[in-house]
Amino acid sequence: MDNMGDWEQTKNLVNELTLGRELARQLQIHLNVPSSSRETREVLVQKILASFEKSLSVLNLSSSIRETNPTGFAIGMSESPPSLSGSPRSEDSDRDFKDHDPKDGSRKRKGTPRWTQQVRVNPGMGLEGPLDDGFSWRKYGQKDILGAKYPRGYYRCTHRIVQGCLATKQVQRSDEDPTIFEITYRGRHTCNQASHMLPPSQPLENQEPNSGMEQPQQQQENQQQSQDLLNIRSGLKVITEGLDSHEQSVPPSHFLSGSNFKAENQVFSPPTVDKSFKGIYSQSNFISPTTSGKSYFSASSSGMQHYLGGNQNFQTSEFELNDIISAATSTTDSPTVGLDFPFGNVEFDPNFTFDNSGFLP
DNA sequence: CTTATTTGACCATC
DNA sequence: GATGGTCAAATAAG
Repeated sequence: MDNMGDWEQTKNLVNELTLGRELARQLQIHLNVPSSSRETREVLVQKILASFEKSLSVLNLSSSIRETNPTGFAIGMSESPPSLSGSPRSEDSDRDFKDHDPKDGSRKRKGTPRWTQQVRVNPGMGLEGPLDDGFSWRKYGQKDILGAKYPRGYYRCTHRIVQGCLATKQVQRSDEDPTIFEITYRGRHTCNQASHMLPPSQPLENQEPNSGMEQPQQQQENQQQSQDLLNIRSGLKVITEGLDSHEQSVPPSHFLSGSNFKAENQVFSPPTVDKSFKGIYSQSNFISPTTSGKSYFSASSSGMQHYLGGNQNFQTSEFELNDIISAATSTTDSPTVGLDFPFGNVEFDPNFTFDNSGFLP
């Protein structure tokens, strides 16, 4: 890390940590008070986590990006309205991440958050790796990419028409290593499709029944939760790298996906493993000292509590901004949960370990 | 039948 | 104009 000597950063850091400590204390108190509801505790936990995340982000950002203030949440700016079914015909193009657009700097950036993951099918486990992230995707296109040996598949959320869920993903098979798939996610799920995979024991409390409007981004927490849920699959090695073409951006915490892969001549038939696992994962900002660029993660089929050490320097202004905005919006919408961080919905394993060495190849 | 995939055409951006 | 991304009709699958 550089020593920018930023008192601002330091101050933020201290503030966040102090806040986190205070929250932890509150939580401690609440734990001892039987009358305290589980909800309250949960909120506190979330806040604490958010605080940690913020702190870590401050640390990560302090060296490179200092104009994006990690605490500047309440920026008033809305994303492009996702408009339910009748989507016109252009919603994409976040590839123009021109932060500095010369003229009309108002808002050229409707970009949706985007992040890429490389999923590797473990050769030993058989190629029929169940690549399923718990969401249902519908393929809507396939394209031969220049320089790529295999075509790229385009998927979108099945519930797009019904619920206006704008999440999409692209699946690109690696030319050299056909066992590696590069999956690029875009946007968040705003659908409730997790309901069929989540046990009803935990109703999502933080969503208000809004009155008759389609709301693009209010269920962020749920999505993240469910997307966190989907993270692990058996027999796969996931290489998460927060990256974008130009800058690095790191998503919340997601993993593989793909209901089934059909690349060119190859068909992966997924045996459809049960989606009802309820692992607890941990995710945090963590920079591995050795693997600076990527971090590997292999998920074992049974034990689902491994930690993925991803370099979470979410520096892409695009991504961060949007996500923060989204989070802020959703927070405003649902006062029940003070989730105000893009990565706010991570769950930490009580036996929280940063033990990377356990599953590194 | 309904629903998902395939595939060429169309569109936007570089 | 080349490339990537999406649409939508045709087709396949359940």
